[in-house]
Amino acid sequence: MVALPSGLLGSLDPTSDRAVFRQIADHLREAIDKGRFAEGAKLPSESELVDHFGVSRMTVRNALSMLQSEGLVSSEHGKGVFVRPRPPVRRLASDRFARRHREQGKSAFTMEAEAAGSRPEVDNLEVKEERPSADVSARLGAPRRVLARRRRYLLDGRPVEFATSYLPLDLARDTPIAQPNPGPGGIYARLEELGHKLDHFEEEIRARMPSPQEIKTLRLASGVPVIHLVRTAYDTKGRAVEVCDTVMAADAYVLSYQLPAT
Amino acid sequence: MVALPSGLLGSLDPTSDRAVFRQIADHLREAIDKGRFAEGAKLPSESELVDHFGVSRMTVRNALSMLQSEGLVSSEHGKGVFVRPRPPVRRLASDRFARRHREQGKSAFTMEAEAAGSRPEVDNLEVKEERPSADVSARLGAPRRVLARRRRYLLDGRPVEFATSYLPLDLARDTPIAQPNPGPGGIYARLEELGHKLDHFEEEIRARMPSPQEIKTLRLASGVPVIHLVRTAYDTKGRAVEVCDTVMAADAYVLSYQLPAT
DNA sequence: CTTGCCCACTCGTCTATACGAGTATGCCTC
DNA sequence: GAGGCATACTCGTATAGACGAGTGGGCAAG
Repeated sequence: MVALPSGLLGSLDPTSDRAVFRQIADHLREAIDKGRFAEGAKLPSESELVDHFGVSRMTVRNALSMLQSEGLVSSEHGKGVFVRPRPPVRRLASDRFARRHREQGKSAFTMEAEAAGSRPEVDNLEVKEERPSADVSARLGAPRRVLARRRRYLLDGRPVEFATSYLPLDLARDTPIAQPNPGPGGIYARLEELGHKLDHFEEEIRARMPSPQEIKTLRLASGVPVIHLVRTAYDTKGRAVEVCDTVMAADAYVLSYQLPAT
Repeated sequence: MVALPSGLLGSLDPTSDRAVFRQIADHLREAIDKGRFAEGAKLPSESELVDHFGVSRMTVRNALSMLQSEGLVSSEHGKGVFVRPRPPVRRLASDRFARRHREQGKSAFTMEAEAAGSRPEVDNLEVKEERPSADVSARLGAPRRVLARRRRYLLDGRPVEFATSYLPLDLARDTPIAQPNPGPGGIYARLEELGHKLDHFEEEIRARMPSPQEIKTLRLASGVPVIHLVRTAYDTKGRAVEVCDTVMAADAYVLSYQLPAT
């Protein structure tokens, strides 16, 4: 075991009343912020840190778990602890539902991803009828049953979001919307063909920590929150024709909106 | 020490290959989800859990720290571990910058909070000139110096967001905008009086875990992400006249937007 | 040269123990 | 009754040790 280069990490201040594991986390955090550990670089191993700071292993692990829950580092069993690389983000523009984007053969997600140089995938197709949850029911005007379309989106093999669209069953039954692949332009194009000309969308955004199920589905590293977006689509008659419930890996997205000043 | 009511929490499955602390976390999570512990209720103490599950204290603490980083519970030194109450959320409507909301004496934040029955406070006023960061500089068209207005917003004594507005100095110097209190309608009303009629705003939204500094300023419980919102205001000539950088406690906000379908 | 095994190193899990520090309660003193 | 103190509980911090499991490299056998 070779000692760490001195100066790479500072040393503890025994007079400080800040807990030792917090001091260690501070030193590591500072070193990362200052670029002394690059993105993707391996931190000193736990036992190296034990030697360097002269503390027990649990104390080091405590410090590392702080950084992990901050989303700064992630550990890999058998390999080490690494500075978490910031993945490329997908920008959702405020005009992403403009009608002109629907006049293409491919889905908006696929088109946009390819334009950005990524390899898009859509999987986990599930289309079924079900009873709406209280929230969905309220948004859609209390239909007895809804069509639910679930899918998961991946970029370069990495899952970045999963979404469920809910449509009133009376509106979607026996239409291409109830097919696994609704065709070019997606369900919004089909809705308009069915006479539901779209007027506007409402989006509600929350951020929170993922549930264990969401961690699994999106393969989230610890310390990565999710963005929870619920979109309601209204037709020109003012009827809510679709609710789309989306959970996104927060480190993969920047949402962008335009607001009028009037 | 009285034993826990049986049935409140299950027991471990020794044949499972799921780690013990994960099983304990699962049991507690399930009990919380099912409402067996109400919001704000105290969980069994660490030593009660040690007795109940027959494991060491560190294992119990490990389980509890999982729940904490999920944002489900929060611990209070000397008191216990409690189910995190969901605080009332502040909804930001998509028309919140409509001109008609500016024609009042009070700030938008104050008005809206009082309407919702909360007690609003604004503090930490700091107004100073500084050199813009690279990001702010790019958004504002590379001004040499900017006016920065920092403030923190509280609801019922709880900090919920802090924000910094940046304005090109040539535009804001020696105007009411450079005063600690810019007057009724806020800086947007002043900008319009100065001939910068506002046209639209652009908002960029990210979610991430807070830095230690942000945890302190917003008094965040662990397991609460922040929403990072950067708004750029444009006048009718297409000039960016303000950048507002806002960090919000994610558990206190729902953002709401309208998108046109055209 | 290739294959396969072993070993060293990594993090993951768990135990047992100790002391410190914050909180609440009840009792005792004044 | 009011104030203060002792105490028993809470979680926070830290140590030392043990074993398990994933990873990768080097060495030995074929």
